Amino acid sequence: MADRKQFAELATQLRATISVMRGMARTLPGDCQVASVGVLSVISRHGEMRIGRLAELLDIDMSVTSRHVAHLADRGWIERAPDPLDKRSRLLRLTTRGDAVLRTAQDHIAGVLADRLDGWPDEDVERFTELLARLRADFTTA
Amino acid sequence: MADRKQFAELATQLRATISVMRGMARTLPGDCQVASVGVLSVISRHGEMRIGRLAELLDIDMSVTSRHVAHLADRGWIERAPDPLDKRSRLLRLTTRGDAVLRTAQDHIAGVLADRLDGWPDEDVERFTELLARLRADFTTA
DNA sequence: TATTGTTATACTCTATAACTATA
DNA sequence: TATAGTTATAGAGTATAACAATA
Repeated sequence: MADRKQFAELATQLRATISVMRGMARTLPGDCQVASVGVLSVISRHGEMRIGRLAELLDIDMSVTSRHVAHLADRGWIERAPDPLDKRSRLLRLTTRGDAVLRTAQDHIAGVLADRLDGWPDEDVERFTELLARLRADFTTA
Repeated sequence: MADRKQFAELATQLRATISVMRGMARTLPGDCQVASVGVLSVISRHGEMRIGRLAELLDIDMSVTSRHVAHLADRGWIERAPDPLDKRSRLLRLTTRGDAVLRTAQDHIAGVLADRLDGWPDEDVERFTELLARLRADFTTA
C-alpha cells in the first residue's frame, strides 16, 4: 500500500491535470463548450436517455444538466422526444448536427493530445487511460 | 504512436477525472477551498515568491492569483513581506497557521485517496503519478 | 405523496480590461 | 515607457431550494 506522501503527490498531480484540461478546453473550436462535449459524448456512448439518467452519468446535479440540455437543444445539437412511458420526461438523442459537432470536438482534442504526447509509446497511452478509468471506477462504485 | 481513437478515449477519461476531483473537493474540511490548497501547496513547495511567479506556476492569470492571495491573507494563512528589490511587489510566504491548514487539507485528500484506492498496488500509484506528471510536463514545455 | 424536470439564486473559479504605483 | 499588482466586470460551471407537472 502506498503511503501518505505518495497519495499527497498523486493529489498534486491530479490538481495540475485540471490546469491542463482547462488549457485544452480553451482551444475548442466554435461555441462548443467543454460541458457540451461531455453531454454529447455521454448521449453518444450510451444512447437515448432521460435527463435524470444523464445527470447520474455526468455526476452533476439534474438542475445543471437541465440547463446544459436546454443550451444544446437551442443549438439544435440534441432533440427531445416525448417519453411514451412517462409524460414528465423526454428522451434525449443527438441530432445529425450534434453528432458532427461532437466528432469535430473529439477530433480536435485527440489532435491536441497526439501533438503534445508525441513521444509517448502506445503502451503508455493505454496504461494511462486504464489507470484514469480505474480511478473513476473506484470513486464511482463507493 | 497511439491512434485517434485511443486519444479520444484518453480525453474522455481525463474529463471524467475532473468529476472525481470535484467530488473530492466537496469533502474538504473548513472554509478551505481547492484553489486555496493549490496556492498554499505551491508556496510550500517552492518557497517565498512574488504574485507573478505564483501565477506562472499555477498557470492562472495574475488577477485571479491576486484575489486568491488576498483571500488567504485575510485568513492569516499567508503573509506578504515587502520585497527589498522592488517596491511594487511583496514576497509571499506561509504562516504557521497556513502551513497547518495545508497539512490538514493534504492529509484529508491523501486519506480519501488511500481509502478509495485501497486495492491499488504501490507500483500503480507511483506509475499513475508519474504519467500525470509527464502529461503536465509535456503541456507546459510546449 | 413521491418523482421528474425547470427555474431562481448564489457560489467558485477563471479571464479581460482598465487602473495605480513603481521601475 | 514598461512592468507588478489590484480591481471591476463578465462568463462558465456548479449546487441548493422552491416550484410545476405528472406518476
